[in-house]
Amino acid sequence: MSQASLIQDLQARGLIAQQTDAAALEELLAKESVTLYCGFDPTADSLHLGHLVPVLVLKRFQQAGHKPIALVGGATGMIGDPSFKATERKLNTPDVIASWVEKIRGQVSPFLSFDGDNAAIMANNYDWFGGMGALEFLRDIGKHFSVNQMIKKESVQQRINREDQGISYTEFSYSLLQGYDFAELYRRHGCQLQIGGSDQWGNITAGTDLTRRIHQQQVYGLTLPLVTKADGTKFGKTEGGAVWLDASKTSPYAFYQFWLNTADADVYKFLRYFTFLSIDEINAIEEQDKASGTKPQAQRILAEQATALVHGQAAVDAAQRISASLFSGSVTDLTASDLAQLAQDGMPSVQIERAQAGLIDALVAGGLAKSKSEARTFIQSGAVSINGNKIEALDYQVADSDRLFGQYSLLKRGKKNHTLISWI
RNA sequence: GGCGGGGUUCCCGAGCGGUCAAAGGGAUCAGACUGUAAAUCUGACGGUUCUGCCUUCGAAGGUUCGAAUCCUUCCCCCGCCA
Repeated sequence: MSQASLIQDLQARGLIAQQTDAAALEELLAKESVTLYCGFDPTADSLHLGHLVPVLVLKRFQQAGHKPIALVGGATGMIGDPSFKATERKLNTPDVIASWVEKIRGQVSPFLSFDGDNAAIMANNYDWFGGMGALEFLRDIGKHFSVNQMIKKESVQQRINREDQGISYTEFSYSLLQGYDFAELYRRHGCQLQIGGSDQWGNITAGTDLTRRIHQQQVYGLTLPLVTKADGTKFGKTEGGAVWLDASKTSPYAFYQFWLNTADADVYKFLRYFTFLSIDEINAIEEQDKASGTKPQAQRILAEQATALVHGQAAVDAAQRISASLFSGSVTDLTASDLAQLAQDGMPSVQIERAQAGLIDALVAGGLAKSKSEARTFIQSGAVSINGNKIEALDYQVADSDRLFGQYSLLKRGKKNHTLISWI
């Protein structure tokens, strides 16, 4: 509750990568309710896990009494941020971007409170860039930036130095837009702090510099660490690609499973990043796990907490019902209503006509194999089972004895991929 | 606009007239082991009606018995110089 502890808490969680003038910022945050912002560019129709850290940090600030602004980049999304990106990006059409802006706006708002003295604000930088002309931009904003300085930024060096890649003027200009956002949010809302991923450092300092030049006002930046995994692979990816916050793109069950599969080496860090459990609670979990000598509890706790934050407690319950059915106990113990509930809970499922009983086709139809030959490979390597019985015949036809209650078959590929088939 | 270098299967990258569905690495997937971990080992990794056939090496044509490899035109990317 006490505002003085916010920065300390963030530090203890490992959530601070860089800050401009740390001492002054800490003093400011302790003294008053500070308005801060974080930008989200519409680069897809949903946010993904990488965005979750800054979203939650906005929430942490709000809980500490500060006033968060979630800025959706209706304008910056049209340009594309080149920071640490290896290649120039394809531009999306204005229509598409506008629809993504709406989706992202809807995804961020549930995390924030829009009531009270420190009610959150949703902003869109298209509001101030949409009507701005090129001359205005060049004279009022561009004049404050030194190309010499911009070129030296680490975030664009990769693009400038690389043999086979360049950077367009469009993307090179990106940081001017983001820099102006900060100045404009200061002017409109008295915003004094911008947060973002550590890849945003260059853009954030562009904003603090510009605000100083335009408004003669000292404002602050704070970056969050990039989420990394101990094994060096990219965080937030699964077999199906990115883990999205949109339940229709990544089901709550898959979301829950993602967290449950966190490596031991990462799980306590992720508890600090992705939950609101206190540092003391997290340390206690870690100690218990170490002392127990058995399977750690941290993954389950992380999965419960993170899934509840994004999808709500009901989704956690459903995900746990599915998980319990699939990973502990036997499918054959389930009742007909249990099976119906699984489909209801959002377990991957598919309807197939009884006449189409070939196992290979069922694997493809159920999304467990991308092609028939992949399906064959899986069967041959012993990766496929129906209701828990391993099938090794390539030409296997699903029989009535494989249909629980005459209707359901649980198809499994590998250890963790299941599809419930209901025969029609 | 001039000169030079490139575009290869998810990514990087070899191939430079037949032995190429295309080396090697990464990523991914599966099997064993396990805790629905990690590490390790093994295997798969364009499609298919599968000892064959089909589609793929920026695009379209052409040369050839035969092309990712040669030629022509076009598109795109990069660097240097304007």
